[in-house]
Amino acid sequence: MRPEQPARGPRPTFSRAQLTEAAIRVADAEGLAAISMRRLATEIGAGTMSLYRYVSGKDDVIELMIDAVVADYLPPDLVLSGDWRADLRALAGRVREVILRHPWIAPLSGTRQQASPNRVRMLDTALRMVDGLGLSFNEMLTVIGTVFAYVNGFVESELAEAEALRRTGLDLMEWMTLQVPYLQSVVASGRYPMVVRMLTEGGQDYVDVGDRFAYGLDRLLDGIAARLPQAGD
Amino acid sequence: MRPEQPARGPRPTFSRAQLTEAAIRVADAEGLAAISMRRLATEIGAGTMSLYRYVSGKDDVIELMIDAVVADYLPPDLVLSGDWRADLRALAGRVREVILRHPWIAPLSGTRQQASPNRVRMLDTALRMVDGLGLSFNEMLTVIGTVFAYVNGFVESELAEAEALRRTGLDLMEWMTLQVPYLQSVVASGRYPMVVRMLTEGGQDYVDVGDRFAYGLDRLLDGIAARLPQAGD
DNA sequence: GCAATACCGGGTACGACGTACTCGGTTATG
DNA sequence: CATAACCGAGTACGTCGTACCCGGTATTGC
Repeated sequence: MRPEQPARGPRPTFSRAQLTEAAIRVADAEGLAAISMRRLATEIGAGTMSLYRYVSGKDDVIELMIDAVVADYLPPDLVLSGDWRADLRALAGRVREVILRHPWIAPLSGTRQQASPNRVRMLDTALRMVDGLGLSFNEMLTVIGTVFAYVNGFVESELAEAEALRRTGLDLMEWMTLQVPYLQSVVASGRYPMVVRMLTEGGQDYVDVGDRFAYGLDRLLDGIAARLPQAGD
Repeated sequence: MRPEQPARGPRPTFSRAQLTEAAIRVADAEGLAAISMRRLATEIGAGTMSLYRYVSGKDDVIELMIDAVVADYLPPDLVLSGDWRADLRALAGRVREVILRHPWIAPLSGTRQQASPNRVRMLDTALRMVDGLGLSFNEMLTVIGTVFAYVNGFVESELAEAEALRRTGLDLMEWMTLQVPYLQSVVASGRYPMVVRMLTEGGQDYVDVGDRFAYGLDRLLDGIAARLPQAGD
């Protein structure tokens, strides 16, 4: 909403969109911690303080980044099929994919859901998917909130290991080797038989993470469907 | 594991536990951003650099804080009833309560699930709840992961508004007033009919947030129960 | 045409941060 | 009783967000 032309004075050299793009690019590649006003400034070829002509501060940048990614939650060619389950399932999968492409958003997306243009758009679309099922409006809100709470929570833990590697700068092998002594003590203590089973037989019969995501989502949708007004009860 | 007595030299004046307690106290009252090494040092009456005798750095402090809160996820008097649904449901509710008491952990708990003593304990207990249901071990892991993904995701969004208030230092009235102009433009645009309904009829027939949590959790457990081996299918 | 006005880019500087390095004091060991 | 191991903590460096300020530039009103 800011980047309209100024009434007077020189034309702006930069733009909020340009800043947002640079911020997302840096965060995707190097994590949220790599974002600093100085870094963003050099990234777009500006002086540090010039950024403050476009944003009110770093928090504002974060908000712009979130809104830009949330915009991507909705596929550009989305059409409602009329099958609420299929529609919600597809949207949930899309949201997961987008978050995986922008891992830094996982801890932000839950904690900072300020009203913003694309969040409003997203919410409106999601609510439309569960309209006409005989639910009260607040029930509709609850259903949408529940589904995306699951999506967020799942993808966050899905990212946990990868983020730990990025934070520490270790590769997977080094990291696992580092945990070995502690896990050995866990096994040796004899107090955690289930965890021991996890360490010993966890490898075989491996379940793909995408399948695990789908499993939880489908069970959640099962449960919701079973309580829908037309489903009896 | 550190705070054993040193073989030689003077007795340590402080302890990891003391540091952890102070850190949690500060974060509970003022948020994660209030945590700094200098602040923690003055909080326990130490010089800043003395803390590095007990932790390897700030990241280590965060890890200690997380583990201490995770310890609380398990009620001290927990006994398994044999009813997996009731047990999981109770544990989920307990976890929610603990997170609400330590809001700063919400964005950390998902992204940083490093193996730590109390996380291992928690995982072992949760797995024991779903043992003997005819699930393969990896299916058990999936079920547990799913349930707590939901719990984390839900509580995170539950905390979003409260955290926004704390971050900005505004009270609820000021914050809502601040959003009014933007939301008016949303309504005026006419493109988001569902959001308009939310704003107009969202107030009536209000659903308690605890009930919303229970709704999603119960639907998820419904869906899981329906696919259990003994349930046919 | 020309002063006033509103906006631009960005330099300087301050306080807070994490922590590497270092040193003097203290306690158990051989 | 010298030595080794460990303690508390001061100093200092690089990085951070950003308040304040200034000189330049394009538009406005006379």
